Amino acid sequence: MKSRFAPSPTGDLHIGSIRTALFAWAWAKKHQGKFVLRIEDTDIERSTKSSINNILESMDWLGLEYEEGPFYQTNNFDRYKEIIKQLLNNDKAYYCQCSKERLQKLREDALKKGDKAKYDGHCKNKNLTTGVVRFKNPTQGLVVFNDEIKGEIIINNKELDDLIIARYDSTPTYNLTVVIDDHDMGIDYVIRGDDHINNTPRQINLYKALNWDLPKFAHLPMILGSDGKRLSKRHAVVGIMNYKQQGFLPEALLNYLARLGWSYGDKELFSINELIELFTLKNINKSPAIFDSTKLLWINQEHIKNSSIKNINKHLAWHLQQKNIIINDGPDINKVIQHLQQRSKTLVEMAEQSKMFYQDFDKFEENLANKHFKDKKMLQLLLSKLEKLNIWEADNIKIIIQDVCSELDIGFGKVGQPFRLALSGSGNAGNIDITAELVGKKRTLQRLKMAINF
RNA sequence: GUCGCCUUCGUCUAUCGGUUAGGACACCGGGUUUUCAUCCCGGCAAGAGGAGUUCGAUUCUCCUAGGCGAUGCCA
Repeated sequence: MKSRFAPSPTGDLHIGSIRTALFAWAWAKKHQGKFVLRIEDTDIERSTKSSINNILESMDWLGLEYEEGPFYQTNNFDRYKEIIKQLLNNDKAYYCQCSKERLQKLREDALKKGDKAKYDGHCKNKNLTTGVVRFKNPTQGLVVFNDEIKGEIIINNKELDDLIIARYDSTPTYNLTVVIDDHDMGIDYVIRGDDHINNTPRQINLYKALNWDLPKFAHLPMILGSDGKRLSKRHAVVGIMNYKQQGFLPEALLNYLARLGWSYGDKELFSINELIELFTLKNINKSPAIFDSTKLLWINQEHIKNSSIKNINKHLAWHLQQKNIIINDGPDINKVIQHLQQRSKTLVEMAEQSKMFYQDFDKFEENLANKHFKDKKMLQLLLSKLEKLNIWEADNIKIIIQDVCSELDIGFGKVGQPFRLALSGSGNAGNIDITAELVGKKRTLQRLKMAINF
């Protein structure tokens, strides 16, 4: 069993494309089959090296490993030419040099007869040896195929014109190259977006003309933006690598994308292994789905909460680096992760919040400081008690806070809140005692003094 | 225009003819909590419209409407 992902490198890898890749990948893995990456770069004008790198980088970040590839269609031109020649020789294709105007007229005439233009026979010069190459699509009959997702689809050959399989400069076009490569690579599941449904009958005719066996086709519904239009940059961040930058866990993105159009009962959260195990084409929805970044954020949060510290650490490291947070000078990062794990929606948030443990700051948030640093007496008492504390542990710190409370006869919040602000600079921190433990004695005392002098 | 695909809460979805149409996100209440968050409890909210088949349709069939897609020497 073999499936493939065949993106064209004409921009950053799109979130919709990745969902297609995910399904093809999961389907192959589930069957202990192979997953192939093929770069469809036959449009030399629009293909770029940076897009190729972006594809590779995205696949790598997401962990969508491929057993074969990446293959590049531009490396396979000899094979395509061979097939084009074969089709030409067998009278299954022909050269055409008709002008746009002529073609337009041919189309209109054909339309009047309820037909689509078949140019063969209209091309006056039958002995051409240059020009675009057109495939002779059958003029009658039906193309019927059973889509693994959509069910039976029937298209009349009358609707199909003679498609171009080679450009004027003799480079092959998409509809031909997919057929050749999918055949040559032994792909048995063609899983792709349903914007390709209309191409499928043409491709099937090509398979038939070549006497090749058909693969199975599975056409996934598209992902739409909030206005119901095809998802684009207008709606949401569409490039995969942006999601890395925004602090998403790859498995969370994959989880969200999988649930968009596919389901397994009421289950919402899936590990990568569960995704592979539980995935089936038949549970894929037929209708398009609207992308919802809010739910993605929730799923990310859930994955962060449930993930191992080791795994978070692996992905957080990159974010810490982006923010120039050096973790040598401070507490064990694993403890910080454990502390922040239940309170971060993204890794960016987590990195941001971990700053206080590794970096000094020189000012507090003004409004909060004005509000909370009035009671200097309390701060002094807290400072002097903490200075004397030998074993710097959360439990002991908590006891000291309680001592201060009872000595001054005030509530926990009256001490905790100013203390929290002193430690974090912004008042946004978790458990005060654990926070203090992680910040460390030296920095805690320093910051308390700063608060007293505010 | 033509052809194709699609149509359950705002959003993602469950339902394999008989359910008070379930879950999740979001939102709105309430509780726990030393802030925020977590956590717990509760609430709001749906079968596009019309025919038909059937004892019974969200579920099957057809029509209409709407949406999306294709109609490229893009993929």
